[in-house]
Amino acid sequence: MHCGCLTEGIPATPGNYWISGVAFPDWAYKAESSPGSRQIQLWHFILELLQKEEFHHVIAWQQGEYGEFVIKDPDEVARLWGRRKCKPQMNYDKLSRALRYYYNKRILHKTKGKRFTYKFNFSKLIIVNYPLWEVRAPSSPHLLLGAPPLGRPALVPMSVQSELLHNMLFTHWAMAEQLTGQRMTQGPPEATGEKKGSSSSIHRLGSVLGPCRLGPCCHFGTPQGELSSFATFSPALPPLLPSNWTGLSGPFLPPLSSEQSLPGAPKLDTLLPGPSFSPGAWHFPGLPLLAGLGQGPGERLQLLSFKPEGLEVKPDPIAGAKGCLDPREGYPSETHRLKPGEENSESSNLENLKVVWPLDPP
DNA sequence: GGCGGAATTA
DNA sequence: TAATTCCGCC
Repeated sequence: MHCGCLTEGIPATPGNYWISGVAFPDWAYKAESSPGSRQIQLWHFILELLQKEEFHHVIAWQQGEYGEFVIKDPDEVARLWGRRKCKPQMNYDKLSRALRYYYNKRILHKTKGKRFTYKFNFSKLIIVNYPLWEVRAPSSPHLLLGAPPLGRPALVPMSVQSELLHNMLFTHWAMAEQLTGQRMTQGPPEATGEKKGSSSSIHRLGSVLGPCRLGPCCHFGTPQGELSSFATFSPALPPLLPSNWTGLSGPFLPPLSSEQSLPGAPKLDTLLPGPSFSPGAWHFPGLPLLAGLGQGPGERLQLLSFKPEGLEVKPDPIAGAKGCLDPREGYPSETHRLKPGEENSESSNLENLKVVWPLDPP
């Protein structure tokens, strides 16, 4: 760990990064956000390289393809990776083996037919880094990807948002199932279709939830910069949905009329009709679903939006601070507003549940 | 080049 | 756990 290599390489830069039109939030470039390990992970390193203009001759985003990148100089990338990891014997063969391990994890996949070309699975990365963010969604209709804080552009391509939404829905479902002990006969659309990998959403989540990475103890509490980083991507921050936010779309978020939907993107709003939605919510397929959460008669949504208060009120004591479960530590959470003796039934019922996140390590 | 199994490492 | 290393196969 203490080999000089670690400090070499890619300096961090503040702010958001717009890379070929795709902006990654700050956390994506922070080594600490690399889940599952204290050491930087390869996918993270790749992002770092992609972020840096000086490395564009060795690796760069593929224009026109969200999340797709090309390793222009495999040997050089391998060398850089080897240097970072203090593995002078690193080569592309080995590096690519590591990349291939990401296939199963659904972090990455290969673009067939294109040499040295891979593609990130954004939603997986997001879920991995923010497994909890949508837990609060029901009470915070603004917790939407498409609802960037003021002055912040939407960061994710629409297609990605749609995919992400699916992931979120699945996560909701998984959590609800776990915490209610109910066996839903059917999960959300994608849940059943997945083979062993379905894994992914649930189990992968668990694999990264263990060590608290989201709370204040995990970089998001302070300093402000970190918070703003979080705000960059996570919609789970104070209500900041500007009335005109639909006009904030970045270059990859061309305005859509309310009737438009993405080709190939399931119209979740039709699957799960809700009440009237905020105009902005119509921006992306599926968003109305979340936008409508807790907003009225869209009760069919409640199943998916089930919010176990216990999760927030009674985090694993071992995990320490409650904040560990609350990436927004520092902001008044609804949990805190609960007066003593005012515990709701949900949390009471969960008291003996030994709050086990769907994915908590044993 | 790309894939994935297997053993190993930190 | 996330690689690293090696290797046979296509």
